[in-house]
Amino acid sequence: MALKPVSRRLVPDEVFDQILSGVVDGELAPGESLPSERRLAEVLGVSRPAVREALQRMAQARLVEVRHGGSTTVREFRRSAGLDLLPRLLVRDGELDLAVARSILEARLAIAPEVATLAAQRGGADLIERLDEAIAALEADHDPVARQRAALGFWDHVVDGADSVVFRLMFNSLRAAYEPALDALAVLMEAEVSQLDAYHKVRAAIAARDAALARAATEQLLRPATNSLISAIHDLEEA
Amino acid sequence: MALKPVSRRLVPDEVFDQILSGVVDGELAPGESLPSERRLAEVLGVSRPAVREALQRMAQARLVEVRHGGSTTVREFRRSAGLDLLPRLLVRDGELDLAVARSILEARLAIAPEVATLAAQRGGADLIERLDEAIAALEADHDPVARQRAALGFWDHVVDGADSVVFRLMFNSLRAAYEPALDALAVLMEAEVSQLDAYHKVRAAIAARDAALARAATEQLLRPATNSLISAIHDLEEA
DNA sequence: TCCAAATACTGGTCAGACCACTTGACCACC
DNA sequence: GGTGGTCAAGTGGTCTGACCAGTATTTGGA
Repeated sequence: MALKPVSRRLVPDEVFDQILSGVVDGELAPGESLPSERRLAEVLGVSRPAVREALQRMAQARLVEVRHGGSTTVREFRRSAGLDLLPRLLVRDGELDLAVARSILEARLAIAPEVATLAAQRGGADLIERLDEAIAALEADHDPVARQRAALGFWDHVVDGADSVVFRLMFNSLRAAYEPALDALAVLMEAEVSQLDAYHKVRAAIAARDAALARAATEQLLRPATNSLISAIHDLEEA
Repeated sequence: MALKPVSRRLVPDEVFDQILSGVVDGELAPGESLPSERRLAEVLGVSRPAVREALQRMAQARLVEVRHGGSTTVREFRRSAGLDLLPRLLVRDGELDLAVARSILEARLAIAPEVATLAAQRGGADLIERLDEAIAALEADHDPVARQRAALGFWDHVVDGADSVVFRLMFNSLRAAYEPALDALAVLMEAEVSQLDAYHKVRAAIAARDAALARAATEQLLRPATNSLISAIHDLEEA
């Protein structure tokens, strides 16, 4: 049997999630005022500090605006929220949001080649070593989920090699969106992580410090799965 | 005289910033344990709820890990933090971090053409209208800062046209990093926002639904300022 | 009619208490 | 020499209730 840690939901987390859902799912319209902290605490049956903690986290995510003395209002999250909201948008009521998934695939295909380009220009010998290790792990693992993790490790090192704070943080955010759904997605992405020769080509291009080739090889690696998944999503959206 | 709102720093914000600085500036090493909430409250001279609120926000940003019953430990923020940390990394002790600025310029140059491509494929007639309005604002404004805002508005609409959640959220995060420093950066970016014909070309390519042309025009618009600023940064880093 | 003071909200902060959990030490048992 | 039980100390989790500090609204004069 597969044991996993029991999850004890904390009170402020629960409150946060409820308000977040209200905002993201549109039950709370932008500009609308939330009930006061005291009222929320009463309605939810929790203490005011718990409500307050949740609201402050909502404010940090730029989903609501808290004004001392005034009421807390809902912001237009599409215009204000940061990339860290992505995990919550990708899975909605336990289901994948297809439009969001498509968007992630597009962004991945657009950005990864740029990152590989930078890595080819800037990476050192240690980067190549780590890429080799990652590819070895990819070859060794046969479980689809484990291979996904190995592939993530490969890109992790490529991102390191690119020496770009922005791409690093983007990768972290995208990874945070991808990993919770990894189990479900592993089978869909299996075709990609099986293309070991394609990974080798990316590695070789980076090792040769050939930026253009690194870009091309990366696109070649990602394009097939991206295209087939996006067209599959398109078909699903039709139906 | 130019009056500006007095900033009333809230207690939990202040605590949050102090701990954040400790983590980001490396005073607190990854894996290190923070003092207990009670101890922090005592040392900082604030109440425990205030400390707690700050720590929970740190945890939400994936900068620390809070374990019930155990101690709160510092995470390796470069590997875990999301794109929303960017504003804090860009300005450090009131100074621009040049490596971060370079990274932003690179990412912008890499991503904007992709976004313009998507906008050309998906944008509707209303998008063109809004782009025209934005360009008109760009032509009307002569104050450098106002022109920067107008340019941001232009790209805002392009991102809308791309109809991509991921790029939308990325734009929001990047904008959140850029806007606080906008006053300081306006003069550096002035050359770019003066290229009105280049903006017109991007708009025309999107209106013509010519994806390849939109990509090229966008790159042509962004490349000059990007290159000159990056080389300027390079020179500064040498010195 | 208009403006300013009073008032009734809102969020901001604090103190102190108690619960729940983890850790580590100690100890009895096999 | 392990195994598991017990306990105490320290940690985060949560609540209550109070008061401070702003904002919005009402109200009562001028």
